[in-house]
Amino acid sequence: MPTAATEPTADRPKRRVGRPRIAPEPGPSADAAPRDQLLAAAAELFTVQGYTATSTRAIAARAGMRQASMYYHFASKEALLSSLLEATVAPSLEFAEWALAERGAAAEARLWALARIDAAQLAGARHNLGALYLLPELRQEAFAPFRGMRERLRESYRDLLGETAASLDYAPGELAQRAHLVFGLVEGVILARLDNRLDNGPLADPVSYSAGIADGALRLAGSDRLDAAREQGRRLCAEWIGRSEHLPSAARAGDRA
Amino acid sequence: MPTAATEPTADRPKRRVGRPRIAPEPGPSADAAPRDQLLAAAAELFTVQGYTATSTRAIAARAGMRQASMYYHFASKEALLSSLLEATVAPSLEFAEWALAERGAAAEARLWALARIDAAQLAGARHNLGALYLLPELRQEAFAPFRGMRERLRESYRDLLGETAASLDYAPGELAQRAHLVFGLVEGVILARLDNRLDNGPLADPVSYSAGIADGALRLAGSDRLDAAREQGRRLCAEWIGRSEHLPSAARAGDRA
DNA sequence: ATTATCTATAGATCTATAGATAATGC
DNA sequence: ATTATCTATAGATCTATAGATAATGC
Repeated sequence: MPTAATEPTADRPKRRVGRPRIAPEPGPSADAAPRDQLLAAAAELFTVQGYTATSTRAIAARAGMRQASMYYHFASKEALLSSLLEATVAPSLEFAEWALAERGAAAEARLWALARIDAAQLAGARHNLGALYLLPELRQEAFAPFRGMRERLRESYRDLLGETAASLDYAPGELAQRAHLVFGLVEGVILARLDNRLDNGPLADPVSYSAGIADGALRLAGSDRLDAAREQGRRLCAEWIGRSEHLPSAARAGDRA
Repeated sequence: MPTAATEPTADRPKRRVGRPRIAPEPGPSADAAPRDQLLAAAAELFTVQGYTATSTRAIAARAGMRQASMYYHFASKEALLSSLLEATVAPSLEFAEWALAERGAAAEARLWALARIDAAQLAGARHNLGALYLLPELRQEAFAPFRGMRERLRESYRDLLGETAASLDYAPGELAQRAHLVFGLVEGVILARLDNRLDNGPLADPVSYSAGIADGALRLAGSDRLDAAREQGRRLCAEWIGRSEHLPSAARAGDRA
């Protein structure tokens, strides 16, 4: 059983193993895990200054440690970026896989809900990490897992679209094309954030904004059942958000406002 | 009148004023203006390697000159980027201003045509320069002219959308929101190019791809006159392309395939 | 004389590794 | 003993400026 001397209290924060820092990060994130402090620092700096323009020294400083100490937690600057990017797609991908399996609900409603969840994540996340999707560096092998996840997300859009009533009327090859349009519409959020504010912060009202995107997705699909799909889609979203509140997750970035 | 000795021929290329280059660029672009050689080199390298990751030395080398010589033509690396970016929006903006004034045609047709021209430019340009729109560096003052042009282009979309019959049914504030969706749909092309090919080259068939985008734009608008608008929109595009063939311009990047 | 290049360089970075050190854990 | 930091540094850049130079133009 821990002795009173090693028990952390409000006055005397938990003492950590290892050599102490010279200039610890002040403020509320002071007792977050070092790894998370580095990720938060990198998210901020990569989106504000750009990936290549951000030095490992600057990341470490903002996390309250020296440049070289960063390498105890991440093997390289690339590893840091990988980790951030995968965390942005993961929640949408989880939802997509759940939605694909929910055969009880109409495909239109599930497509609406996927667009709504995915767009809200892009619109409401603290930093516009989606802007990093366009980095040429992502072609490197180190980012293959991230690219794979994104690819699976696009396929989910296509599969849901292929189950809608409207898709029966598509010409050959049109399914893939329309799926691209829907995917592009959702990711257009990334560019909207750039235009909206110089500081690239979250959009004012991510939830209603993303509902507009989801409506647009069904219009692009050619569906004529928008009102019914929206209503059922909202229920699916609520169900998912209720579930994920039990397990702590980044899944609700845009829904936490 | 020029003497025979200074007259350029196929065998003996035109001799230039100034100290000769040590390692001139071989190939067909050898006698392009140095400024254009630098722009072409930068477009290639910025899109393939990234802006910050591309050194002025690499740009100059690809253009066939030494690093320092670049500064005779451009004041800075930023000036080079500015010049490239402005050249990508300029043609779409010219078309938008022409289309806004063509009151004889239906607003739906003009909106279709604008989306079609703009998307084809993004889809068909040799390099995916649109990916550079997300660079954090663009917040700097040097890029204010470019940001202004892009802003005017978005306003043109909104104004055309506001003239459509469907817009009469929009709720207050919905016009701006739908305009954002349409703009986002078109710019989604930039992300589609990333996914489509690792080398980030032009999409396979930019003209028909961009017609699909333009159809999507009218669906997002809520217009029920798609077939008529598409037909008239095509005529507007053809008229504009015919015009611009008289003056050499970058306006038809996606239409030259 | 003008133009368009060249060479050389100042001064300031940057990433990742090696090895030392100051805590806690047992 | 283990953990998480520190200091120091190798080795390789990078942008922009100063001033020299090799062409053509007149």
